[in-house]
Amino acid sequence: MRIGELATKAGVSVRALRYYEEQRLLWAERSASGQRHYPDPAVERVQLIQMLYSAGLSSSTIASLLPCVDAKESTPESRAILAAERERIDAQITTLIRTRDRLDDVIASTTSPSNGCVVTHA
Amino acid sequence: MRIGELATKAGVSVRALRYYEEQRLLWAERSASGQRHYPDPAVERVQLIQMLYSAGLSSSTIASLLPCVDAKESTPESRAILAAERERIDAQITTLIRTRDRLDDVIASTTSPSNGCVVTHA
DNA sequence: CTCACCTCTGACGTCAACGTCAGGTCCCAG
DNA sequence: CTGGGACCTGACGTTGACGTCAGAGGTGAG
Repeated sequence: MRIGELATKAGVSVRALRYYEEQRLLWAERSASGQRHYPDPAVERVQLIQMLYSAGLSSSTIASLLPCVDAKESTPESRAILAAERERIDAQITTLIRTRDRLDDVIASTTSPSNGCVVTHA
Repeated sequence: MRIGELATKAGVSVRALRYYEEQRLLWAERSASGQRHYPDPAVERVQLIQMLYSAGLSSSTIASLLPCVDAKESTPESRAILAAERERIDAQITTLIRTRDRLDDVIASTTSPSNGCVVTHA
């Protein structure tokens, strides 16, 4: 498929796909005229990339982890990065849960202006 | 306390505190010479601000929520924002858990180069 | 063949939360 | 009273993941 179709299917922009290629996260066959052509599995790959980006990983970190996904092979360095990122995400989950609970406290303790209070839920 | 002490106690930079003030998230008394002086509870306030920033809230969103924390009073708009951000964080936790699990899969399926495989855990 | 739409390669723009530097003022221990 | 640190206000720099625009060429249904 061409870049526009991949962008639609994966839910990202065409620009983003070119950026991923620039960051060596994604490659494409080129037609004689230079147009990119992707295989079907590229959709899942892009979604994985997006997933990792949204978890706060940088391009270079993702680039160093994708070989583990592609070849199911790891070096000591890539294993260290994998473990470290996993822990980072775990810690992030923990603080997010705390933040959510804090917001819940605020929601619970908050009342409308000039409201009598103690309205347990609505 | 002065700005340097607050920065140390709250674990942020002096520049960040001035930025928070610029964003109307924080205020300070001023001495005759113009130096900022903060009360003790400012430490917790800054930590709350940091917590919200790290959960992905923007300055303006935080600014619109802090009155709920300060006055325990909410308008329909602020209640809507509170609820929306809570849901956003909740969704973010969900996808982070999925990402973490995905990384765990990669870690589990990954082997050292030229390793025999099937080592269930170590 | 044609025309609307897609794609190409640069290359500059954006945005938020600060970092950093300059030039000047303030505070206080010695 | 003095020196070195802390503080002040601008104001420009940074970073990453794209957005956007320009100018040129490719693609395919009718």
